[in-house]
Amino acid sequence: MEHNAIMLVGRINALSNRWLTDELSAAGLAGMVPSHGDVLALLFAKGNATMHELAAFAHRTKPTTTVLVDKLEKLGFVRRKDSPDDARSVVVSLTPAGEALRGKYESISRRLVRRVYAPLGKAEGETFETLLTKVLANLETEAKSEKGQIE
Amino acid sequence: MEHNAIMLVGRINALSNRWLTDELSAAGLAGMVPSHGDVLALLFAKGNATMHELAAFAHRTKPTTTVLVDKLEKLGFVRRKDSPDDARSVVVSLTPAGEALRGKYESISRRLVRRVYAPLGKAEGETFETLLTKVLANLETEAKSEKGQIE
DNA sequence: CTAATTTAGTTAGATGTCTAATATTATATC
DNA sequence: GATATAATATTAGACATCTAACTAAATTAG
Repeated sequence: MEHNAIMLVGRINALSNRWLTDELSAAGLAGMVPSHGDVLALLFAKGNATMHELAAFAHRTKPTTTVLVDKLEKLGFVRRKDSPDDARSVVVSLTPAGEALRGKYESISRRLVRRVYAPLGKAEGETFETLLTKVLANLETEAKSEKGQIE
Repeated sequence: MEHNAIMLVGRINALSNRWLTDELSAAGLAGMVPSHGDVLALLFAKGNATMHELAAFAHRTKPTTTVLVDKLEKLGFVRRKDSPDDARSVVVSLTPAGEALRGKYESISRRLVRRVYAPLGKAEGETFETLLTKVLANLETEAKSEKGQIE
């Protein structure tokens, strides 16, 4: 056992993100980053979402989400609207141009998945997900319990 | 198969890095980040290294490595010296204060490894490393071949 | 030997992300 | 019902990282 899983995870993450960013650029979406894709993913799935929901889904802080949505709005892919239910809330939704990205988004996603899973057989792929899930679940539990101790 | 390995890898990486940063802070090393640990790791192993070697080892660009070493130098943990062999080169080495970090570095590393591998049995840990290695090797090969096409 | 190219390192500028602080509105407590 | 607390979002400021451009020195080609 080499105990180098952490380094491997870091490198896989870095290469995946770089590939994604390059693909976005090649698809005419220069300036977009993987996090923008996470924001779009929730909008594709739900139609619209509050900043809070987007932040939780993308695993980013609220300030970061503000910036992400600012850019998508400036690029014309989403729009903000004050929530009718809660005057504090902002509802983000796709514009037609944003909706039109769905195909590109799905194509790039599928190709990334293929790329990552390519060297693994079917059973290996399943095992890979199972082990990653176990490790992540444990880290999240630990993180939560430590945070709890402080409060 | 859920094909969510990429998300899982990203989250594990994020939580590992956050834990590391918090531990460094708790160990009185506020302001240091995991990359500084990578720089120190090579110095602990080799005694000294050029900027180029440090950048390659830490998987960071040269400008980033300049900044990393700037900070470690300012904190008093490393020093720069012009190389006697090559006037372009800078040799970075540990100060006594830097050398004294070795224990803390190893303790934090060990605890992170324990944390990540905790939910896995021995065989699972081996499998985990094997699968991560396969996936990374493939991504690196692909990345290299694509880069080759451009040049 | 000179000129062109490559290599080592830094500087400059941009960007994605974070934490802390702020404004505004909703909810809970007394 | 007034006041305190919590929640939503943004702004401000910091920082790690990147790419591009630069300087200086070594190497290679002619």
